[in-house]
Amino acid sequence: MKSKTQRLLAIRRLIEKEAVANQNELLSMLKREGFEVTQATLSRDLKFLEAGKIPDKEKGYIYVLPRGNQQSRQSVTMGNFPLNGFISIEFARDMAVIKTHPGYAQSISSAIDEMDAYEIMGTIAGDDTILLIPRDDVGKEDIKNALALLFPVEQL
Amino acid sequence: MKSKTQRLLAIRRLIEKEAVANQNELLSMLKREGFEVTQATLSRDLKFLEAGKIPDKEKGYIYVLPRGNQQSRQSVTMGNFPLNGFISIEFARDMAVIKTHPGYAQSISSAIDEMDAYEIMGTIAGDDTILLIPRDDVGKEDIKNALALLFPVEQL
DNA sequence: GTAAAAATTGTATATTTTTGCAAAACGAAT
DNA sequence: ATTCGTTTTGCAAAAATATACAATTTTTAC
Repeated sequence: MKSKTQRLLAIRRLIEKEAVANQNELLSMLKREGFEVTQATLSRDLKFLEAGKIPDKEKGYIYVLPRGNQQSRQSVTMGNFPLNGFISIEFARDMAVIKTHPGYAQSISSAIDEMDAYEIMGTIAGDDTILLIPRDDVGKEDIKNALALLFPVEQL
Repeated sequence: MKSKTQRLLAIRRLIEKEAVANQNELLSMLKREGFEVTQATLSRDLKFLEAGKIPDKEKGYIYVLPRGNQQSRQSVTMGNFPLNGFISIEFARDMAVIKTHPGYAQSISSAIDEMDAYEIMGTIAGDDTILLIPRDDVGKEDIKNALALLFPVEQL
């Protein structure tokens, strides 16, 4: 069985990409990916993710994620995108270490925190280094995808 | 019996101010104000208003209005608030006439349109004058409340 | 290790929301 | 006023969602 974290990530991905109209639909989608759960669990997961259900022209109603939690291309952060000062990112011990130009770590760290990405549990910043702590079971690619909202993809 | 428009406005107001957890709760609130409807009608009203239901720390779930449709204090328009160029607003024939400094009418009119306030059906702008057409049954105060998001209250 | 505490989930059920359908209300046009 | 078309609404049932409870698994503290 896959982990809860993975399931939550899958739910987020599905809600963002496809238009999910209800929990049964989500249930089928997840089953297709190998997640075996019941509707009750989805109800709880959606509450945990703070997903809301809103009217939609095409499908009647669909689930949506709250702003900061969302990976939309037209993100709120688009205004100050791309962030500069970023140098590199590397992974070790299931964590990410981001190097920045001197003095940039604090501000970039704030920006990352503010995206409020589910994958990222938190960050700690010094002067030119940020330690990023991912949630359990979150992979490098997940982190990079999340950060792609803030940095040009080529840099990642 | 009160009109549908009035009911929709009341629903909007209630959803914004109080935290409405479900349709039965809304039903009671409305009854207290003299609206006699069934829960089924509320379901339709909420869909019409594009109100969504999202998780909430305190009450479990609450209804919310979409951005542009909302009268929140921390509105999206806060950034360019207050709009300048505004001179006065007067009402006639159930419509509003807004006077602006020369050349400002178009931009202010756009800003009003973009709020996408339910009360306001639309606007037409010349060079220094805007004609604002409210929906039926919408009163002066309703319009002023809506516009309060864009202009300093003292000016209204 | 083991015991206690906390978290996760399924089952079954309660609650809540949506909707098909028919009736009533409303409007426009004659 | 009568008719025709549209909109609004209630009713009742279906559909969808949330949750109390108990069982199970996981974590924590010793």
